Amino acid sequence: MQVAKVIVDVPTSQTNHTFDYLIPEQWENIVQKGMRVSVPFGPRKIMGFVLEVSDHSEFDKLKALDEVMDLTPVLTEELVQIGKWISEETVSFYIQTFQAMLPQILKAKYKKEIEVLTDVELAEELKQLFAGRVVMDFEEFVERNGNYSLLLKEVKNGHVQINYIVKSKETNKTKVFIAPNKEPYLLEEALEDISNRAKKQKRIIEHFLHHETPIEQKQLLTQLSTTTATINQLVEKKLLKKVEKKVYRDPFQDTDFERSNSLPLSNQQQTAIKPIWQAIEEKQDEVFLLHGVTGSGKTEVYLQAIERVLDKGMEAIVLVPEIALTPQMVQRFKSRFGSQVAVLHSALSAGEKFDEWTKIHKKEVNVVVGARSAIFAPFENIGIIIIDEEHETSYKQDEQPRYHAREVAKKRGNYHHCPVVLGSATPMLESYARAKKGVYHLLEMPDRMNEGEMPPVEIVDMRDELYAGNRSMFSRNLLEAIKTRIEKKEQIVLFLNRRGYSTFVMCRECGDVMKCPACDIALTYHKSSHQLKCHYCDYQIAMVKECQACNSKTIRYFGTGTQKVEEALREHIPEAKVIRMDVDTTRRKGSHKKLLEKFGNKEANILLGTQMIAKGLDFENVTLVGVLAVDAMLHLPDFRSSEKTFQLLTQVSGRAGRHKLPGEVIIQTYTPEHYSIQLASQYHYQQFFQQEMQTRRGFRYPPYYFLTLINVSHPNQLKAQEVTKTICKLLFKHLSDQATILGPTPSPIVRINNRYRYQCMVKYKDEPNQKAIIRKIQEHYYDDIHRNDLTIQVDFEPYSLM
DNA sequence: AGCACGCCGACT
DNA sequence: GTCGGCGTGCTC
Repeated sequence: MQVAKVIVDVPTSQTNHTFDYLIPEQWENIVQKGMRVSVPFGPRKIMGFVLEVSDHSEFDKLKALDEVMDLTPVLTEELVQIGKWISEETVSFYIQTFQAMLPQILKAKYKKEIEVLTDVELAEELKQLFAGRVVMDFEEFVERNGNYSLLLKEVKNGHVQINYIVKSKETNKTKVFIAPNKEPYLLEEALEDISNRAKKQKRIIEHFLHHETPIEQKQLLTQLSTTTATINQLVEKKLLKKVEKKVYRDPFQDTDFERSNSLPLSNQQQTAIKPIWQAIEEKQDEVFLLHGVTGSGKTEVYLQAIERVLDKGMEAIVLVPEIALTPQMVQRFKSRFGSQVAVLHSALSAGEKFDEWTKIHKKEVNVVVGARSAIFAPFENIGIIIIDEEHETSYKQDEQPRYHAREVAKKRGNYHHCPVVLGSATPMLESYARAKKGVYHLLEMPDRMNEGEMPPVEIVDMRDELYAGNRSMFSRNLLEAIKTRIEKKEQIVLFLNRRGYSTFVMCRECGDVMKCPACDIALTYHKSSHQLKCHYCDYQIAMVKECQACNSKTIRYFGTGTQKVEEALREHIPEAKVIRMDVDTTRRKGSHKKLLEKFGNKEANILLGTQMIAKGLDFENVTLVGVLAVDAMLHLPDFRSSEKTFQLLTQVSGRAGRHKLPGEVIIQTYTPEHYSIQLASQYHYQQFFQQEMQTRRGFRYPPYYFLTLINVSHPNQLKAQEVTKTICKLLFKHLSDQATILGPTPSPIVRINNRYRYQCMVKYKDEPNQKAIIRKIQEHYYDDIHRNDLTIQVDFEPYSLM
């Protein structure tokens, strides 16, 4: 007897353990760990993952599993192990983690249908509904207001049966290929026989006399400008045949990649890469922190480290922040490693993602470049894992399981005995501190390639501008600099962290600010659509003409968003062509790429955008970078705001003067004396690190202490607050007295989507019981969570306190 | 999650 | 006495 231990597709604490199923004889020795199966669960059927195959069970009333959904396991043994570990570390359910490790398309789809067994005695009402059919979708039954209790009765009577169907959404795209069906000499003979009037048919046969390889039907049609009708005739004559081939959707099929070879390494690159090579050779699971300024050539180090890995017949995973997975970046890997690379990122369709994943699964590639979830690439012989822009927040998933790709990378490196390389110009404080302590191997690349200097940064005090009577959003210096670049036909990148037109609108008469009815936040005015939008929920209304509170018509716009900047630019510099890039202009698939291409082709002078333009862009003609206002970011209620500001300013500055032309950076601010602005302007990472570490120590923040953030939300404010209070009390009671427990505190935004939000924060050094306590707390609130709309989110090492 | 089971009030 | 409402607990 063989028994499968299965994690079922029900994400609750009550079902967060394996269930045993008998493996039917025909599947013995076929069912393996890591496969998806369909199993009966109560009265229905659901999907599950096999975690183990055993020869016995403690349970005596075993049901047999219903179906095997995979031919080969979708999760390797290593991934099953890591999945368990992640679930425990993040206090998530096993099923959530396993789902997160796979492409969405492998998630099961459920269907319910009603089957008529005997229509002789069936109740008249149901007979009418079925109208002679044998099966009906349950959904249709509900839609047409079917009588449910009658249905149940008929099920009991055995007249009708409910079938539960588990399906996988995966599809394979096929293309039709045309191939010769006879030997060439036979084709030649046949050519003679074809009527002289059938010119097209003759030309097609001639084609195959020269090319024996199958050709895609679509291609053949355009090449010989003919139609399927003609081809079909030849197929009927058995001269040609149609072949269906499974193909992968290739998201890069329209792109040509020029092959590139390794570039000679500079001295500092060589110094950096040697220990990495050594770790590869000696199979050491060492973690490297590659601290290299922008433009120091980190990517080339990655590429050559990967080359070494591939030479040894091993595989490589490269993680890149979502936002930096630009065509430029992908291009570099594709052109070096060609078709050995799979690319995984969110811009791909679900089908494309599945195809890329399949290439990895079938070992048809040996390099993966991708965003966070690419860390789960099902490779089995990994030689190196690289995480570029290590400090990026997108490496942490912001929903369950809240895993950090860096931690998973270390775990996988450990399993495969391979190095993990973390690269950044501005490493996260935690990482740099670890490197200084010797936990990570620190590699420094302080110089730009080709003796390039970092562009000089000018800080403009916007208060002085105000004194001087300049009320516009551009300082005189910035405006002047922009105009000069445009005259010189050089390009400009302008950065502002806010989208929309104005950040809030207020009545001048009574001071009433337009707020979202569902959230505790001011509405943003979007001029293009003439709407007020909430950036936290999907609320939007047409712009109001008069104040809702006092009916006055004196409504004014405050705060500046990208739309307003765009408008101001048009006013001040009418000749400038501006491309605006923010969530609003890049929502459509491919528009991101299109806008960047346009800018690269110099179809615009100015690229204006939010966060998304801060990273990875490399345009040789950009010589000026302007940061319109950093203050909003600096004053966020977040202990990382200084660090984030420093990182952002450094990243943005790196966009200027990357090539022959010298660059310049202008930062506008109301707090020019702030150390993260001052030190970023001088590119003093070390000094920033020292200073920030002092602050963190003073406030007992990471890296000196670990953080746990518990977010509670409920439609009722009192309930949310009370639950949080109880949680704080429980933590206080069960954690050691070394831990600091803060709360209950209202979240920075108390209400989003009509839910009140409270939080509790734990600062600690070492609390081995913490996770068990939190599990207990979650189980304690099981009913409230399930039937009372309560949510409790736990975030270990949070990136955001919002 | 999704469903059965069982206890209770309101009705034929 | 029976129907259907919802609260409770289980699913190998």
